[in-house]
Amino acid sequence: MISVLVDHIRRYVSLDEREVALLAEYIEVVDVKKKAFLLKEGEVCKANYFVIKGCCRSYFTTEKDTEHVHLFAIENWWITDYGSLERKTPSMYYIQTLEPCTLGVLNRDKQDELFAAIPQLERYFRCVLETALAAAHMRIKYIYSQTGHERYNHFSTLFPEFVQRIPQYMLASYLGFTPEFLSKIRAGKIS
Amino acid sequence: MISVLVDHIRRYVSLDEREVALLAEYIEVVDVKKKAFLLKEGEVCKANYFVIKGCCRSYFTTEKDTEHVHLFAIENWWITDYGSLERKTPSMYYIQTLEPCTLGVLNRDKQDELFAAIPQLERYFRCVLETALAAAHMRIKYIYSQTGHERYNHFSTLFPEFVQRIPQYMLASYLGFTPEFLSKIRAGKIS
DNA sequence: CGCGACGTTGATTTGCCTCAACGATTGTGG
DNA sequence: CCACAATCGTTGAGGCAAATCAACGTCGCG
Repeated sequence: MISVLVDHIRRYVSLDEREVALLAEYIEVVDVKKKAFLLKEGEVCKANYFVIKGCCRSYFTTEKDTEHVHLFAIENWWITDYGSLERKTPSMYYIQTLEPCTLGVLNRDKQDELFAAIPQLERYFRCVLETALAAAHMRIKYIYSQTGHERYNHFSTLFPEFVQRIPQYMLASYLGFTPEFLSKIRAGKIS
Repeated sequence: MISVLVDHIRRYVSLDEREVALLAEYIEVVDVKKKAFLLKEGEVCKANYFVIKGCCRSYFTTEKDTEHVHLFAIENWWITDYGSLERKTPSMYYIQTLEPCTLGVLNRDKQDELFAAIPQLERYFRCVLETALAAAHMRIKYIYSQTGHERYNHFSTLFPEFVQRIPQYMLASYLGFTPEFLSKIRAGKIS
């Protein structure tokens, strides 16, 4: 299963056989059941998680106990709280599996050693982060320039299979409105 | 002036004298007048810009010709469009100076060579990107969980000097509401 | 000086939320 | 394997935060 991750890394940098073996040694592959928590609010994030199979979400809550979905991660995405991971500060986020998952786990306390052994990984994660940052900026762009209705149309044409895969109330939260409103959009009751 | 950048890099990785000299060779330091464009919509972004002195913004426009401020960069921040820079695709953003600026310019076509010469820079930019990503995620968190009024209070207590430094209509745009609304908040006419 | 950019204020409109009530579906313990 | 609860989605009525539109004051600059 680690080969899925190796393939992903090789999209950005080259790895020889010795390095692949090292990776397999440092990255733990685990199966996790549905609705398990990889991180909870207040904890220090301990690892970066690569989704080999399944789907996760990151979310936070407000005083009023409303959940706000921050981002989703499906196959071939990394998910973590970089702020908490790097500064070892308590996180404001939850990270939770939405399906039974197979994950590649890179523990923070093994990370420096692994990067020293395979220096190309610095570049790989730089590329991963560039992509994630561009995605976050796109997200902000759409929040600022489109109505809820437009964001739903845009998202569901871009990722039709994803809309099937996750509960609607999480999609609504991710897009920045209420489940009731999403329901009305789908029923064609909005403009 | 390049010493400002060297100091910033040394917060994350170490550089010997030879490497500092190399940096000075690869990073061009330029003075740019107020309201100059470093990038325009439709262009491919050619460089990553480090703000040594001054202030820049990145923004985009919608069909209706309304500007939306995406982010600001002041001293010790890098600003670019990573999506456009790395994939060499046309950008959706403008990047513009708001004050007379001194900038460190890392041209994309020199970047690979520089990274090969000073491999620690891969790690440095990984750290810079982690910080930028955490900031973008915080931004999304506040957009989703706070009202406009709350975002203004939060921002102006966190960065009081910054509120003085930039036009109000840009701050309003950055915070996700209209200049009229900001004016009413400041006049105490909102709740 | 005069024009354009910027900020202010008030009246009106609207996108979306809140609340509440009710089907449908899922899942779990007896 | 069924019964019942909990979770999830739908629908409608009413309300509010913030947008839009329009008009006017002010400042800086060519």
